[in-house]
Amino acid sequence: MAKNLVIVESPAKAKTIEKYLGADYKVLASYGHIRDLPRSDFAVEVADSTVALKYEVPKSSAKYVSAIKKEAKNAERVFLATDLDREGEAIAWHVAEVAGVDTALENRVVFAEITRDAILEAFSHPRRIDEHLVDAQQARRAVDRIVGYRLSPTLWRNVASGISAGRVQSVALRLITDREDEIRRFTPVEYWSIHGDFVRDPKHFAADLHMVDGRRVTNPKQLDERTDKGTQDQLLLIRDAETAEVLQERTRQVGQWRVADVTRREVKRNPAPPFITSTLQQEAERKLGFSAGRTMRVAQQLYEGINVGSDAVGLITYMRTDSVNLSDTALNELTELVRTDYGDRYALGKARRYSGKTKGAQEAHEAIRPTSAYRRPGQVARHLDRDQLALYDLIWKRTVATQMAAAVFDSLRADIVGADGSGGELKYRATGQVMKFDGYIKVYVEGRDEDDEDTGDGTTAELPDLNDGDTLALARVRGEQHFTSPPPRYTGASLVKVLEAEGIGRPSTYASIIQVLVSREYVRVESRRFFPSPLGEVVVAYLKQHFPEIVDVGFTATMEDELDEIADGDQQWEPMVREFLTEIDDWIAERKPERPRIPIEDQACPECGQAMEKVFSGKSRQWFASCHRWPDCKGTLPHSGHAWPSMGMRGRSGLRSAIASARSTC
DNA sequence: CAGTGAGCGAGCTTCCGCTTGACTT
Repeated sequence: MAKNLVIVESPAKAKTIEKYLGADYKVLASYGHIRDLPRSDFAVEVADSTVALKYEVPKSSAKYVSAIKKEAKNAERVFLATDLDREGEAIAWHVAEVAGVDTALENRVVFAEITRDAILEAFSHPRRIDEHLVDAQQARRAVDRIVGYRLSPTLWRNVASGISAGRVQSVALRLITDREDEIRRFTPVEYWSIHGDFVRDPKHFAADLHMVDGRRVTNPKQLDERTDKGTQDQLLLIRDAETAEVLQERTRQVGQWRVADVTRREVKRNPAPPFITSTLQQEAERKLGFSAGRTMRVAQQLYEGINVGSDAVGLITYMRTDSVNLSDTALNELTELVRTDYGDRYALGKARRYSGKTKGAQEAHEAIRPTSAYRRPGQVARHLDRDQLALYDLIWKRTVATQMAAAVFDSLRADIVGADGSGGELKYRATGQVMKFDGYIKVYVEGRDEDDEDTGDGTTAELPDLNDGDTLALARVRGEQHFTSPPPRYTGASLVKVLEAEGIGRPSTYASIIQVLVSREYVRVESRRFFPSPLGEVVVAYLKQHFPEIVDVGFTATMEDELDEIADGDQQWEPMVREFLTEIDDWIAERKPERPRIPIEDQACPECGQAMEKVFSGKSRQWFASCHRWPDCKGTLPHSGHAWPSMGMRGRSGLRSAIASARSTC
């Protein structure tokens, strides 16, 4: 009988840790949270100065809880080794409560990586449960319950029965409908670029018209970004074919072209950081066409273990993480692998470490990496199915690349200047970049989204050797017509990227957020792009009109600031939650949200001839036209079109003001 | 196919975040 009991969240982790700790320890998994607010009840009970959250053990957790209780009774000591983040601290506390473990004891153990050293080190320094951190989690849980369970019923009354609103899902939906609005409003703008074909025997090379009479040639997007008049006047936008033709003609009239301002530079490019959940989902969608859900399913299989030879072995580290950190063990192994597989030129003298913390990151785990770099994709291929191999290959390459030398490019930039004979000056610019050393690119290059800024670093055109003062001839010149394009609709990958940047949602929820929007029929997915449904657009318009604070993309960040204060012991969770609930209930009482109805200008009621208005039907989930005298007159007509007038914002007090008033009262 | 859709009504719906199976196809 083991003397000590250890609780972790994941069964795969339990197995590994048990191996490291030896025979005196039994390790059980909680399988995530073991208690939660019941679904069927609001369960946030507010008295004068206290807030009670009515937790219960859901059926699905009962068997894990009873196993933990049973073992805890017999154990000499119980260690709570759940994840080191806010949710993990709360799980530890719930386990202690349910299993009757004394929270005054130093029984809380945390580690950020599953390596033997890290775990043994952690067990030599147990601490007490951090009550402030637990309080912060309870506040988070309560705020989410309040938003979801107070706003959703107003939607049932006013839009359609059974639908939902939430701190995360409603902002995600808002991003999608805002983008759709942008696309509808968008009108393409024409512009031209001019390209010269210059001769440097025996080669031809291309250069772009860069400056005309001291004004830099630009495009509509760049022009928009320069809002001040001064710099705008220094820019030249070629708006139409006539202007383009004039510039081509001026180009042809130049007698002699002279090379000036040749700049040669060596450019180094570094590999992308190791995978975290969000970047893995993005890259798997870009390169493999996997949805976020599919990526996570396959990653889970790789994590839990595959029969490689004799025993099941986890091929990757934990897949729900927001940390780019790699353990020292992993770094050493990677360095060694790069040296033996690719040679000294590709190896780093000193490990490359990444620290990029994103908003709200809690960094409870390592980055997603192969558990051993020596399990090369080719060697494990026969044990994996197609999806598993594709994803493992991606993770392996990305990870190995992080410990390889930078790629080196020779970049050359040259201006080619000519006078057109009537006092004007034209300047063409040629840029070329040639890879001198591939470095990490030998193994892996990160994919790109179509909406990424074009940094131009993909240029590979090789230029002849140009030097200041060289004279050149022009072979020909041509104009190219362009039109600006609207921003692209979100994909799962690009949506998750924005959500993560705003601190909205967590690695364990990115895939399910998308699932919620689809299953509520707020959006539909076509060739991986999100299109909002009429229902989705009405829900957002309604929430923007009546609860703008909640669908503000900054709401979560504001909440997180408050939670940090609670975690630091600078604020109490109960007044915060109580004030927030009061504020939401006041909003509902004062603002009296109603079913959306919009006057129609040019339609008359078929029954009585009076004015009509657009009304959204919750049953058919589309707009129809109704007599404005309803219910006195029952005249209706079908109504096509989706346009929704823009809504004024009501101000942005939100949680911040709830918190502010909470502070002033205590 | 033509025509409804909102409201009444009984009672139901709903959040986010942490973990895997137990199902079916």
